[in-house]
Amino acid sequence: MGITSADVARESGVSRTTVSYVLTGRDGVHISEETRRRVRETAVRLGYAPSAAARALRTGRSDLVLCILPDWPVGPVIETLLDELADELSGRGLSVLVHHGRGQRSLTDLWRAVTPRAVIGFAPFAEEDLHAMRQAGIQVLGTRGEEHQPDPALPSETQLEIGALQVRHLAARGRRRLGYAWPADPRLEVFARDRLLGVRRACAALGLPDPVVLPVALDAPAAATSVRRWRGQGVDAVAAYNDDVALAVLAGLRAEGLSCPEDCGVVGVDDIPAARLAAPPLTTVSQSIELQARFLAALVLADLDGSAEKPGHPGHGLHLVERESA
Amino acid sequence: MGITSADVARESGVSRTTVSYVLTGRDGVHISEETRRRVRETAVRLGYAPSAAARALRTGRSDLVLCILPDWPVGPVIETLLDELADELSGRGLSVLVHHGRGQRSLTDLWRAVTPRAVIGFAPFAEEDLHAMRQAGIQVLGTRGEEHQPDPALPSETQLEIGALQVRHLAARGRRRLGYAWPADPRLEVFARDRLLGVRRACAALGLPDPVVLPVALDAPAAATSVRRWRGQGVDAVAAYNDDVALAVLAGLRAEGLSCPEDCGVVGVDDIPAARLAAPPLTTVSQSIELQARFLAALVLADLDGSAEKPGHPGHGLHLVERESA
DNA sequence: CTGAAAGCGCTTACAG
DNA sequence: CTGAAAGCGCTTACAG
Repeated sequence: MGITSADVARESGVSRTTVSYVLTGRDGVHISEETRRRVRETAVRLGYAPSAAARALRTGRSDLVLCILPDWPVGPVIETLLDELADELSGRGLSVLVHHGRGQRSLTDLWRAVTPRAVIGFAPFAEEDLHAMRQAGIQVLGTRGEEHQPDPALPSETQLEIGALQVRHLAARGRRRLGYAWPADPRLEVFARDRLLGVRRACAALGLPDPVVLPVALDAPAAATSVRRWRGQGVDAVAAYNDDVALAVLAGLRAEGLSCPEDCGVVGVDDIPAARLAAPPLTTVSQSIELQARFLAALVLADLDGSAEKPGHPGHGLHLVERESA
Repeated sequence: MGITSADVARESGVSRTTVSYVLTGRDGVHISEETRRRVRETAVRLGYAPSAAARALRTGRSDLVLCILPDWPVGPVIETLLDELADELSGRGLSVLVHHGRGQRSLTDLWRAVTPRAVIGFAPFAEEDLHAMRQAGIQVLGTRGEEHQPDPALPSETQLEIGALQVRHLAARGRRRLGYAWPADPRLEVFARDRLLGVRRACAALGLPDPVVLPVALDAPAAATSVRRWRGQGVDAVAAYNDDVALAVLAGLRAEGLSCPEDCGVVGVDDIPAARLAAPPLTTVSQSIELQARFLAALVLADLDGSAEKPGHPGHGLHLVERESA
């Protein structure tokens, strides 16, 4: 490499110990302001940056937060979440690193390679990975900030609530017979399952018939086929897995010569940029990403500071953006 | 941590040297097949994973490839590129880690923390960062695979070609007076500048008047304003910075009661999922991401293998997806 | 207030 | 064919 702490020590006329104390900002040891200043100045002048590998080896810790993304297309919402999270944490000297879950390399190799302070999983971990990371003193968090691995069989409260919000809005607009637009991409099933369950439960709670579930591929002809089948069963509104799928339903409606919202209402999820630009503008469920990001960041920082009380969960942060499609 | 190479050595009845030789697969040293088998078996049984920090400290290298994203919303195209890249490289034991460029933490801290094998920048680096990384033996690549830092003042050939493709298509369809839909997000200016330059040059080459450049925000009313001004100047087709902006132009056209493509043609860039679902389906310029990803991966691997000849540049990999909007 | 020394876990010449 | 030993650069009790 280049400059080491020994270089800085020699140039400043002090020991490496002193350099380390000054640069890591340990207040316990008393070092004259004059010495501190000199060491810092020398470090800057030489362009010294401590070797993270050495520091990690010594302390068993780094200043990195590792986010593990799943194997599916995450979309703009997660992207924004990651950006916000990076913002929140960078103020405290932590860097966010993202791993796109593809690739055969095992998770173990990855976290051992990075020695992160915390790992945030956007999909469930294998039980053994989870155990090994905890063992190594790494803080492991789920997307929703759960400290403990949720039972993967248990539905996510947030996903349930998303589906419920779609149904409640549609029902309040007088829609009675609902369709559910299921994503064609099989990797999205994990989330789709929970959202659909939320839709089902809300329908039951409101006395509506069970929704007609149909897969919808992301092109107009395929969507038109689903639309025809829905119409055949008297469906007057569709809750879609997300905005992309909702846009496809809109295109299918158009292809069939049907008008939205008159003939059929449509609600999406995510509020992507294209949603407000659709014809008609798409009504959709939006998640408050800032809220989510701040909560995740607070959780990481609370652990960093060793503070006992964890920040409270901020709630789902969901709200319905009402436009013209429903 | 947990298990170290010393544990594996003791359990296998050999020295740490032997463990290291077996596990890193050095063929130079002759070790009996029997011993190799025993060491490997023990390692697996104990769940041994070498400490990357120690290895990095010792060798000055890791198995990580660091991708530095810029401060702007990257969108689905870059996301796909990263996924593909991760796929290509994971076969060779390299992991791709992505850093979203926000945050005040300096790039120096980051690459020293990760000790990556290679760094791929999706936006230009500062001259001093570039120098320091090279100094540390890190391979530094640009998005287009340039080994050498391109002059930031020089326009990107690919971006120029994107703009040119848009114009050539529009001109071939008989459009004469072009508008350019400039993105409202200032962070996108770096790319927008080059794409616009490509549009300008192509217009000049084809004997068309210079395009009318107008900023377009991502909502219908704002876009409608721009559309009105374009129409006032006789514009009969618009080349948009990307698909999101093109979708906004489409919405603006609708709001003004104009029809597309009859009254005004529109061409986007990226071919996002929403493009084919738009009304009318959006004609757009698509980049061959697989090509790009494979090239980048090949470059990294060539360096890894110390092979002298670099893989040839695969070309822009651009093509026009013709739908109904132009 | 400051320095000498140990040790984090690994790889790799160098001896046997 | 295998082992003892050095050293990567840092932090941190422990002496002075």
